[in-house]
Amino acid sequence: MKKFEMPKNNYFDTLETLDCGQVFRFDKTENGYYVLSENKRCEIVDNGDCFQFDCEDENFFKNYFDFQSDYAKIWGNIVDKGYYSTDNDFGSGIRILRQNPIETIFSFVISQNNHIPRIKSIIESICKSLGDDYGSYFSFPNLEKLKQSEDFYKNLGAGYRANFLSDLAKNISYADIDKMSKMGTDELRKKLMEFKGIGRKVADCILLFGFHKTDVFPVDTWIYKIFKDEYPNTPPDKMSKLLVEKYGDHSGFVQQYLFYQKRSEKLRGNTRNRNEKR
DNA sequence: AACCAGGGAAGAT
DNA sequence: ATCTTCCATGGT
Repeated sequence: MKKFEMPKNNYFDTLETLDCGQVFRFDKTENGYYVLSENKRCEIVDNGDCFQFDCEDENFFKNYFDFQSDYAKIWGNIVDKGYYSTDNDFGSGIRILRQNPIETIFSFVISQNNHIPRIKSIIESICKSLGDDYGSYFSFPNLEKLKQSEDFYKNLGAGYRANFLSDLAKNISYADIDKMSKMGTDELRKKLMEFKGIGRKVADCILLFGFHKTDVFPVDTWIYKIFKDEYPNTPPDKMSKLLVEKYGDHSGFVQQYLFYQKRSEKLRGNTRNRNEKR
């Protein structure tokens, strides 16, 4: 098994990156976390001085974790514009992953109106039944394999999303993905939303996580709660547009940062409540 | 316009 | 312990 290491700084953290809602194929291991992408696996171990990445394809995962981008500079620009405070660097270890577009599209159609444990379980079932066996894990299946009936996806527990998934596999091609990769944000969003099951929010997640378009601000329930007082009587789609007008190319980073902060706040709250009961 | 379509975690009582 | 809410989209 090949390994590479990244020195510790404030601009990468495994849990912050994996647990902020952008990826679903990951879990804890004995010493750290593993993440799966396409047909590859990477385990990330915190060994004190640095993070150690165990994987067969170093270049793939350096790109996957967006290590070619300078996050010190990105967060610096965001601080300069007053969108981010250095008082609390909680969340500054988030990186916007560069995920496979097909995998991202299917994952986020499954994610709609759903919660993370079930999203993970549905995606894992798809990989187990259609992907290739790599011993300790299964690959994300290719489009040919994904062409299955609505009933197939129903039986995996996809619920009413089953027909979206079945339709998607039939109607999208790798040629479409090539074309999409060359489009700008607005044109690509429009194209994505032509598929059944992809509305504005899911499209924005795909734009950000599957195509690395950072001028999008996915408004989910957490983001909505954060901004509902600042933007009263504003539906999520409209709120998203206003937020992009404000944050521009930094939107995706600010969105992930605020999402993580809001959820951490909730988790800290739960811990406190548990302690109070004792 | 209001409701429905899985399902199960998480919140509320 | 059990009841209710939540989640994002498209169709009726």
